Amino acid sequence: MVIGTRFEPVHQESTAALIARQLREAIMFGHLAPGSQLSEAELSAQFGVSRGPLREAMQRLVQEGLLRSEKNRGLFVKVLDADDIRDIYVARSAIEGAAALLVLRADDAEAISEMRAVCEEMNRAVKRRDKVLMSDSDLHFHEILVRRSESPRLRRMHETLLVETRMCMTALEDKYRLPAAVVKEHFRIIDAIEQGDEALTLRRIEDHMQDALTRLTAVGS
Amino acid sequence: MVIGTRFEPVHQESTAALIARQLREAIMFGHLAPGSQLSEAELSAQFGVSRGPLREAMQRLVQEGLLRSEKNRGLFVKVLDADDIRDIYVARSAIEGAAALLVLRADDAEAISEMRAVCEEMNRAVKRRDKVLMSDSDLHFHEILVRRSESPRLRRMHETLLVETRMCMTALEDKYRLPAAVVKEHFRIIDAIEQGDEALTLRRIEDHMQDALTRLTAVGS
DNA sequence: GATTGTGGGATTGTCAACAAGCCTCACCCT
DNA sequence: AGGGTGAGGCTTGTTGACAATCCCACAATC
Repeated sequence: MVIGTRFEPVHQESTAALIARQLREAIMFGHLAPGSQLSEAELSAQFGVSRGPLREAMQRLVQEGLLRSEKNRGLFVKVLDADDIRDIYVARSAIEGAAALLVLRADDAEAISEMRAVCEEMNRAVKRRDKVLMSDSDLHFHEILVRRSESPRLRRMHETLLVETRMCMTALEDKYRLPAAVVKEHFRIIDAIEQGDEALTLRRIEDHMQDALTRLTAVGS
Repeated sequence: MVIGTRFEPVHQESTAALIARQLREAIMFGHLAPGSQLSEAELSAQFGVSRGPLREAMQRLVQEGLLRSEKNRGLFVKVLDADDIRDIYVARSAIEGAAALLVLRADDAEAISEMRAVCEEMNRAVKRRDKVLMSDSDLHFHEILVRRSESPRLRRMHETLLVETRMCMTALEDKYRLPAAVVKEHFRIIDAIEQGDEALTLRRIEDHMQDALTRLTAVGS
């Protein structure tokens, strides 16, 4: 049999992966509050599975650093203190800086335009004062940047960092606001990539992260 | 009660964490060959536990990217192809570059001297032609560099990358050799950090990674 | 009255058995 | 001969029950 299209192998997701993903979302949006204990009995009942698969899923999140395990006591949602928030942005700088350089060196016009498109979307959100769409497209921009680097490892590491970033934003509720200037910073990062200026790209990403961090910690105090 | 020393909370490791660590080592040194399937029954017998805790440990390694899960088929040790090896070094450049900048900015003389000490150790290994000690202290240098950045997230992400790096080295057995020039490159990275030259530091780390990559892929072909 | 034992209740940790799915290979039909 | 097919065996997936541990409240003691 000769066919034109390639078939991807059927990567059916394991139950643990499925539950882990749902737990991750719940943590991300604060449905599972930071510091709170995860009751195996309760959660397994909610998901309609027994404790076995649930525990497997939770081990994934422990490895990811989203849960903290205390033996014979239970699993707790990680609480992010000021040091953690700083560290998240340090790590994001590292990952996103490297990703940007990869995009830059690949000279991928399509990637550039996709990133611009997301920025335009965020621009519309700003004009409409749609705070939810704003933060969504903010994170989306960073996700696309890393995805376009075509590096599976950068991508995977960044995924967790974005979850933690969202955790911060959720924890601070609407005590902080995303200024319109962020969009401009995104555009300037794209410009730097397009110009092929590596040092400038790195500097702008680092500055962007520093700004975000200042915004978050200023509110927290 | 007032005491002078602070007590760290007792972080007793969970069984899953313990088994995961042992599995990680087994993978690292090729005792579990890349591509091979992990039999739950066999492994649980070896570790003297039932399949429950073992499965939890394996989920951690799946999340870490060291194992590949195929539903209803089993778990397999990830095989690293050429793309993976390239990606490992891309990710390591990102992490170690960022770590080096943190050390640089902290202006931590103690960190510098610890890194130099590890290099001296590697130098001795080179002189003694001790190949095992050479690769050990090679990886040790990079580990210390990241540890000294004081960033838990960089540290955690780097840990997995070093396991994968060791996997590569193990897979290629002694078909490749670690040239003495590597030590010199390490020293030059430290020098750049000490001088406080960020651009130079990044360039030297990236070059060092590129060299290592070339060494590995040249052998593989 | 503060501190130290002690029991109840609840939660996690572990296990062994059961259910479900995949691979192999012999068998049969065309 | 070649390919479908189905039974058997083995592996993973899931479950419910049991054991171990911890927390909390209460009582006993100095």
